[in-house]
Amino acid sequence: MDRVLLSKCTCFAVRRTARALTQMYDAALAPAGIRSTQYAILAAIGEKTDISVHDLANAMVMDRTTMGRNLRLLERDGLVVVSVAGSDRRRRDIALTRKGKTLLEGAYPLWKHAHDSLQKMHGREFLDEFRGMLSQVSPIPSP
Amino acid sequence: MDRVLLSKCTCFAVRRTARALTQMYDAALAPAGIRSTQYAILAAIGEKTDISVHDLANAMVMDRTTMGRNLRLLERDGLVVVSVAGSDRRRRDIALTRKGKTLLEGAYPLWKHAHDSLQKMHGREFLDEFRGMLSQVSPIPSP
DNA sequence: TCACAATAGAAGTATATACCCATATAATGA
DNA sequence: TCATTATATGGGTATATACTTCTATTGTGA
Repeated sequence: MDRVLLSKCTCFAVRRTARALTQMYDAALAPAGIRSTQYAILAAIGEKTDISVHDLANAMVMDRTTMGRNLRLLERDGLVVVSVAGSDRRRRDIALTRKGKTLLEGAYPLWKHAHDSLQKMHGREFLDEFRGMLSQVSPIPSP
Repeated sequence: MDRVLLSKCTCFAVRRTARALTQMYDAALAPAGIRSTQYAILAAIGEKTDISVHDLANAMVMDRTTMGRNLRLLERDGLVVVSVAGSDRRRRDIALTRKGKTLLEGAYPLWKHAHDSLQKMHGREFLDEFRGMLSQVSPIPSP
């Protein structure tokens, strides 16, 4: 059983690092009242408004049902609006509310602070290469 | 607001990749009836038996309460035993049961298959360097 | 046109995660 | 010794995640 070595498991290493970075970014974003995932979803919607749940989930490599549940929390807090798409009534158009835009802009400096802290620890080049490798392992499917 | 660029967020990239790899490894481990996190915990206990919840959580860079809850599921399924430590009655000694050992050994080939698939996609050197970078970002605290 | 397949999303269920607070036990210092 | 402090763990609560199953809607081919 000595072959079962956790140190060789890429899945474990990525999950472990996700926990560590999530705690760091969640703490940084706490004053804005949102967490890492919510910041990411708001930012994604901000980059491409009136996107569907399906496409948003694909863009973030997230299950559709997970995205639906995450969006419900943001909708509850008045940060996004979910409306039936005119062209296809199965789809929902997701968009930021004014409150959502304001919160995202206010959260940016908090995110930036965490970003800069991480960069101070590891260097910009390291992190650029790191994100490049992460993108290779979990490529974002092109629409 | 154009400064809010998700593509520059290391936290998001790591979380996204964690989702992708978790789905891949969970699917591979499904025949054994366990998931990625459970495999990792069983493997960690296998490497160092009679470890406390606290130390096990530290070794995996996981919150103590999270580890406690994850252990409860493994205990429910009869894969680990949790006993009060003799030396310090606050602590719990965690150990694999025979059933847990057998399951871990049976799950190894499933894990190996996912490991090999990933290696076939990205190459051993790439993944070795990748895990090295992940370890730099989330170092395991030395006991 | 209309039966059937495909797609978008929601609900039920389960695990994973971590915060805060409470409790039990141990360590420590006056 | 004993009050105080520190540590280990558990419970309450909340978000994050994804599978399966279900419903509503759209697309498609005979």
